[in-house]
Amino acid sequence: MIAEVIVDITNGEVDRIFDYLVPSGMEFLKPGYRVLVPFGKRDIEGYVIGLKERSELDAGKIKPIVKALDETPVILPEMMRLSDFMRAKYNLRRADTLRLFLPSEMRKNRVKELKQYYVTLAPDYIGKDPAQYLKKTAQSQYDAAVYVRDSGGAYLNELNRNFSAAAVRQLRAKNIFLAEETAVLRTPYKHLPGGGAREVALTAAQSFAAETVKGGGFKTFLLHGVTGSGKTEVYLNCISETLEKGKTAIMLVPEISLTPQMFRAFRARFGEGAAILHSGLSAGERFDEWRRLLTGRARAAIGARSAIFAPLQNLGVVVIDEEHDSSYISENNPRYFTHEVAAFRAKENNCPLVLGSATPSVASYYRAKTGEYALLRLPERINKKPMPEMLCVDMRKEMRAGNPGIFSGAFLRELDACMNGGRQAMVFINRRGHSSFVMCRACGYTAKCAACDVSLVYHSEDEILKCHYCDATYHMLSACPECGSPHIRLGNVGTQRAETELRKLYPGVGILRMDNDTTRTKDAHLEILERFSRGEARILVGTQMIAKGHDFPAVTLVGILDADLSLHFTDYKAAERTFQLVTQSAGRAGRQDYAGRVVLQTYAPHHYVYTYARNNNYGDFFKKELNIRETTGFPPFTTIVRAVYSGSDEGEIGKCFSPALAEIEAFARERKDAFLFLRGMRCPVKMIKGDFRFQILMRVRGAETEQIIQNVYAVTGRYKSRGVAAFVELNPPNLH
DNA sequence: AGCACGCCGACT
DNA sequence: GTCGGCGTGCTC
Repeated sequence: MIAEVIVDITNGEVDRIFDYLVPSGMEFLKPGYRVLVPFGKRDIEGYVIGLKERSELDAGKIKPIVKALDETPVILPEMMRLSDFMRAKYNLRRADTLRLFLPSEMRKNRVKELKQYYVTLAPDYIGKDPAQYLKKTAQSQYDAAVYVRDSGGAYLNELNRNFSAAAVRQLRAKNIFLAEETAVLRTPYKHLPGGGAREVALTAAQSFAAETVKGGGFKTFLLHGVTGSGKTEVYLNCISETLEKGKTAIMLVPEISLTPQMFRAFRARFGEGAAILHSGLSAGERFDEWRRLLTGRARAAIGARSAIFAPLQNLGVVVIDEEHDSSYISENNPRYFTHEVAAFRAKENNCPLVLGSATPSVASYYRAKTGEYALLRLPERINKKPMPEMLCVDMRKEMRAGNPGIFSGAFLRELDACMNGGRQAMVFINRRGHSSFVMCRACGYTAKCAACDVSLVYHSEDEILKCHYCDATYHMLSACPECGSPHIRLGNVGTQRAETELRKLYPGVGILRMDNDTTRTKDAHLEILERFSRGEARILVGTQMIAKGHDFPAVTLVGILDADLSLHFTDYKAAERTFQLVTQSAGRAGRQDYAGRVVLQTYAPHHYVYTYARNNNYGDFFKKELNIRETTGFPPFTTIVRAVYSGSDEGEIGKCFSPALAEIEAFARERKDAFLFLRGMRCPVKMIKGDFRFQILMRVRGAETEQIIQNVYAVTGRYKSRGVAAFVELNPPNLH
C-alpha cells in the first residue's frame, strides 16, 4: 500500500504529493493522519492525503513511513475538501492550508498531554468510616479520607491544596490512597460558571429571525440589527437548538471582542460543551480545547477568524458576528476570506450561515439585496434604549475661531458635563503614537524609516520615533539632520498626544489608553477594558479597537477626534469604514435612562458619510455608496486583482515583473470588456523592510472574472527568481 | 525548508 | 595546495 503524503514544509518547490510505502502494521492509516516520513536527509512531519495500491515511481525510490503521529486522523474528510477549495481559490500551498486546520502547538509535538495523579481509595477501604482504620489523633488524614470516600476520587493537587499535604502523603504511603496518572484536559476559564443559564425570552423580531435561520438547509442570512438590538441572543438561540439536535456549531467574533464577558455568556449557556479558541490561551489550553472539539466532547466552538477551521463534524449552524470587521480578511500568508470559507463549510454540512452586523459590509448587503443572501432585520434596540445624539463639529470653523487645539469647544463642554456628572467618556482617535510625522519647520525635511518608504511616528512615552511598518525605532530629533534647525514640528495627533492633553485638562481623573502599543502583551486589552469597566478610569482613549469592546453602562459621551482619518485613505472602502467606525463608536454611548452623546469632529462636515451616520441611516448610506461604486467601477461591481512583487534587488524583480506584466497585458487585449484597469507600477509604499515593491493592479468584471484570476495566478507562478517574492491579492483592504 | 554538490577567492 | 563562499538543485 502506498500513502500520498504532503510534507509539512511551506515552500512552493515541495508543495506536491510524495509517495511513501505503508509498512506492515500501519495499515490503519487513512487520509487525515499525521505521519513522520524520511525526506532527504532527515525525518519530517507530513499529512496523509490519499492511499493507493501502486505508485508510478520506481520501487527503489519509495521509502517507508517511519511512524504515525496520532492515534486517529486529525484532519477530517471535509477539511481535505476545504483544503482543495482554498488552494484553488486563493492560490495557496497545500501545506499552508493544512496547517490552518491544526493548532500550531500540535506540530513538532510541542505540547504533550497533561498528566496528573488521580487519587482513589484502595478497594478495602471503600465505603468504610475512616475512624475504623485511622488513629483518633490523625484528624487531617480523616478529613482527606472522608472527602475521597464521598467524592469517589480527586486529583492529587486538589487534595494537597485543600488538606494537609503531609496527611495525603501518609495515606498514600499506607496504600489507603491509590494514585494513578491520568491525562487531564486543560480547560480555560474553568472558574467561569458553566451550564444551565436562563434562556432569555426573545422579542418578536428576534424570534422571527431565529426561526427563519433554523428553517433548514444551506442558506446565508444577513442579520442586520442596529447596535443594541440583541443579535447575540439570536445566535445563541440558533446554536442552542442546533446542539439539542445533536449537531455542532461555530461562532466567530472579532478577536477584540473575545472578552471574559463573551466567554461567560457562552459558557453559561453551553457549559462544557463549548470550546474557546483564542490566541490568549496558553499553548496547552488551546491544544486541549481543540482536541475536545475533534473528539466530540465539545460541540460548539467560539473564537476569532481561525476558529472557522474548528474540527467539528455535522455542523448545524455557523455564525459570523460583526461580519463587516476587517479581521475576517486574512491579509497575509495564507490569504483567505473567512466568509467564503464559512460558506463552503455551511454548504458541505447543508446548514445555515448567519452573518450579523449593525453596519454590514457593502459587499454583504449588496448580496442580500440581490437575493444571494436572505436579509433579516432587528430594527429596534432592546429596552428601547434611545439612540445617542450626534453632534458634528466643523473643525475648520474651530480653527478660524482661534482654536487650533485637538479638542473642539463643543467636545470640551460635553466632556466637562460628563465628568461633573460622574460618568465615563470614550475618546477615539484613529491613529496610534503621538504625532503622525516629524517635520523640520525650516527646510521641510520629514523623518523617514531607513528600510521603509514611510514617515516615522513620534512616540512620546519613550521619546522615540517609530516605523509602523517594520517596528524599527530611532532617536527623537533635537535638530533637523539636514539643515540643523532646532524648530521641529510635530504632525497630526495620535492617541498618545490625546492622552497627554486630556491629562493636562483633568489632572485628577483616571485616564486609560488602548492601542497597538498598550496591547502588546497577551490579554492586555482585556485588562484595560476590565479596568475601565470597574471604573478605575473615567476616560478611555484609543484607536478603533475600543469601538467594539464591550458595553460600558456608565459611558455617556463618545468623542471622535478626527473622523476624517479613515476617509482620506486612498482605497475604495474608505467611506464604508468611516461609516462603520462612526456608527459603532456611537453605539458605545448611552444607557437605558440617559441618551448618550457623540461629538464628531471633522473637516468635512457635509460629507455624505456623516449625514447618514448621524441619522443612523444605513439604508440610504448603502444606496449612495453602491451608486458611487457602480459609476466608478469598484467592488462589488468589479474585482480588484493585485499582484505584488518584492525583493532587495530591483533588477531581479524586473526579470519576473516585466514578463508577467507583458503576458497579462496580452491576455487583457483579448478581453477588453473584462478589464476596467490594468497597470504595472511601483507600490505606493515603495519599500518595506528594505525590499523594493512593485505591483500589477487590475480591476476586472463580468463572467470571466474567475478565469482571469486563475490566469494571474498562473502567470505569477511562471516567472520566479530567487530573492523575489510574489503574491496575488483579491480586493485588498489596503493598497500600500 | 534544509542539505549536498559544485565551482571561484584568501589562508595554513 | 586547501577551506569555505553561497548559487543551484533535489527531496517519494
